[in-house]
Amino acid sequence: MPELPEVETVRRGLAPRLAGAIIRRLEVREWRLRWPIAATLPRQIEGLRIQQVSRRAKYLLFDCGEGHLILHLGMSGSLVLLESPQPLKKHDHYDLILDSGAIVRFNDPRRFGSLHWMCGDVDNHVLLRNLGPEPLAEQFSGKVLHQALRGRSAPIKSLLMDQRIVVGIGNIYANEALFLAGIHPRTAAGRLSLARCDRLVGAVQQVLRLALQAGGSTLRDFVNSAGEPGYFQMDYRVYGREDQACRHCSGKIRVLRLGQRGTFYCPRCQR
DNA sequence: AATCTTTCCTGCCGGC
DNA sequence: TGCCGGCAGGAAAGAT
Repeated sequence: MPELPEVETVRRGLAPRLAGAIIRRLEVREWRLRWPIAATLPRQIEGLRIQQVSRRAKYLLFDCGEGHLILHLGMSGSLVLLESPQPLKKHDHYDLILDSGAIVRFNDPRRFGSLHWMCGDVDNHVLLRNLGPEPLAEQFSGKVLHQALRGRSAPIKSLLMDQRIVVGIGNIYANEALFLAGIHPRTAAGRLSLARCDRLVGAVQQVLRLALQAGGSTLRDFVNSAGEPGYFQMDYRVYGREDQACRHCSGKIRVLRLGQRGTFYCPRCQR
């Protein structure tokens, strides 16, 4: 469930406490995440100082000077900051223990999360190198999107979720943004006019900003770095609202399957 | 039993 | 024919 707003919410929770902190120890209990954690990692980062906590796409980056820790929450991962040791729960896979005694604890039932180390320019990491623009950055515009979609015949919704086109957008916000922009999710991406791309970029930014203000929305089990759930459920216009009335035209919200993902839309408002 | 979250990988397809 | 990129579908693990 973590899309950009959720990951950014976690980052904002962690950053003030982690910036300047020294890593005392990395304690790994389950090495088999999406990719195995490098066996050398604990020794590699011991004693390093975290200079800042940033985010690229849905990845969290802990800048340790000589290198970066790259964390991903996968589908079901969460990071919680503990002031002191707490009893372990199921799926607590690793602890990053700081000199202060505080602990960053990673829990991930489905183990699709990951933990990597990258020396030097972190943007060159194989996981980051092919990522598209940040959706809330100034460089992202209708023009940029329009250009990226040129000649593409895949449904716009699939490409909106393609991290090489633009990062941070998962299933929920793709559905919501397309509704706001009045675009049918199955529209061939390359057929969108520049004007519609402009509108779509505006919708994406609006949806993400709203979710950020909400402190990261939640499908069901998102928790921020304090272990609290999303402050309130986002007020979805279409996501999860199959057969309910469209808030704009009162028509029935429909659902279809696009790339194995639930795709919700209003046939009357989205063309 | 089907469904949910993300992303990488495989295999098929059409175009050149 | 062979190569390439685009695209769809599958897989990973577990809770509900």
